Amino acid sequence: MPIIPNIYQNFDDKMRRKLYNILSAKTILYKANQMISYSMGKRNVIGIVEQGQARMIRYEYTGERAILDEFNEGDIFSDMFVESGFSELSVEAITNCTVTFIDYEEMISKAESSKLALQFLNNFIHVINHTLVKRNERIELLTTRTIRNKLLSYFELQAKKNNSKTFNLKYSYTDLADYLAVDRSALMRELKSLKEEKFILDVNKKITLLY
Amino acid sequence: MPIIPNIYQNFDDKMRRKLYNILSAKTILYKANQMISYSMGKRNVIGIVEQGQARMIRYEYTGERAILDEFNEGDIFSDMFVESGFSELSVEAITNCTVTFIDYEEMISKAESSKLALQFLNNFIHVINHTLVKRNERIELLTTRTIRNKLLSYFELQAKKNNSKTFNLKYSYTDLADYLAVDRSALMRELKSLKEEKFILDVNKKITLLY
DNA sequence: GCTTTTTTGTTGCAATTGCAACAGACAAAA
DNA sequence: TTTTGTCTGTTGCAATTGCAACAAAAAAGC
Repeated sequence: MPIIPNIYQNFDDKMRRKLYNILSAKTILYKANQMISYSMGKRNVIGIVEQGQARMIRYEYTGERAILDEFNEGDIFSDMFVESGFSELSVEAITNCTVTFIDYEEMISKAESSKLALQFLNNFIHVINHTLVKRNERIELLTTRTIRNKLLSYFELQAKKNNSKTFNLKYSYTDLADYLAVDRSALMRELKSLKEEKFILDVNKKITLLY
Repeated sequence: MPIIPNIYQNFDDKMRRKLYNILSAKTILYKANQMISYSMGKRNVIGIVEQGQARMIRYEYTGERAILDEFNEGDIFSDMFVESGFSELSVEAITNCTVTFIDYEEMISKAESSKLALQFLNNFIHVINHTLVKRNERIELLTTRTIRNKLLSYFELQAKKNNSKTFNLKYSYTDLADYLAVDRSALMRELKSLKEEKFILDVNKKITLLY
């Protein structure tokens, strides 16, 4: 099981402050449900979630919603990662959030002259790599063709991450449906079958795989 | 429109050879349809497609297939992506391929002592960033809920990339169905409706958006 | 505490999608 | 050139999924 990389690996508070000074980083607080956006003119910016949780969401004109990604403490996001898509995306705070913004080119160029910045760049690469791995998992999920398979795949992934056949669902079923890009009622129906056919146990959001 | 970053930006042949020497890179030739795999023991490895095309594919025990990603010249992939999910993935050469393998940790650690390695690392970051953008597009595609929307989204993306309402499909419809993770006959049916309802023109694989 | 909002759980019905099967077109290989 | 294999295009039918609507439960806000 791969270790989840930390953007602040080997950084204490003092080093972090120094680094943020070198990179002219800005830290901003967002309230729950607030939209997170930040711009340094035309420059590419990276957001680091220091505290709290956020999500990348697409709203359809129909009111339909898709949860594209979730960001927890230590996760990074960037408008660079989404710039050329075909729909309007937004990043929203789920809980109160602290987000630090760093200029991308600044981070790279400073790495040549500052040991601290280079160390941070190394951490950044590990984190972005891990981000890519997560995206891949997401694509694997979404390319399964039935709700049943999406559910089972999602559950298996959670079980794997939790190193146990039992785990707690972090999503509401409403959100899970948007995450798996399926209709909620259809998801509930499939969940019911999975329980009836003894594939899983579901004791209010605590899932156990029975196979 | 973003410039597609090149992993060899500012590298001439001589520099490239020197770099590969520093990083102990290995270049391997694969025949069309061959499976691409390589291992440096337990270390994480990055593959760079030098020539040709390859794909990441999942085969279901049912014989069902999903195309997860396509790699062209200059694209990178990693065993980290392949091994993390819940299903067996493989990378396959579509055409004859030359692939260079680099040790991930080696690439990062050498950047501290070698200017050349640092320059390469910078290029790598730009490329992986771009990879992330592509993955995001893919996720956006897959989170649309009908075949019609998947098709239109895919077409719009191609049109955007081609800077024109008209473009040539690079996939066969069989492959496109596996790429969009839907049934081929259902895709053909939907395509037919789109033509009949004058949303698109399709003159053998040359698509024109009519809206 | 009480009120309001969100989530869960369910269902009938309609629409979409997948499956299976086949014929013809096209491309690759022998 | 003939053969072989893959891709396109199509259809009937069955299965799955989405939609709409509602009640009950739970959570959040006051």
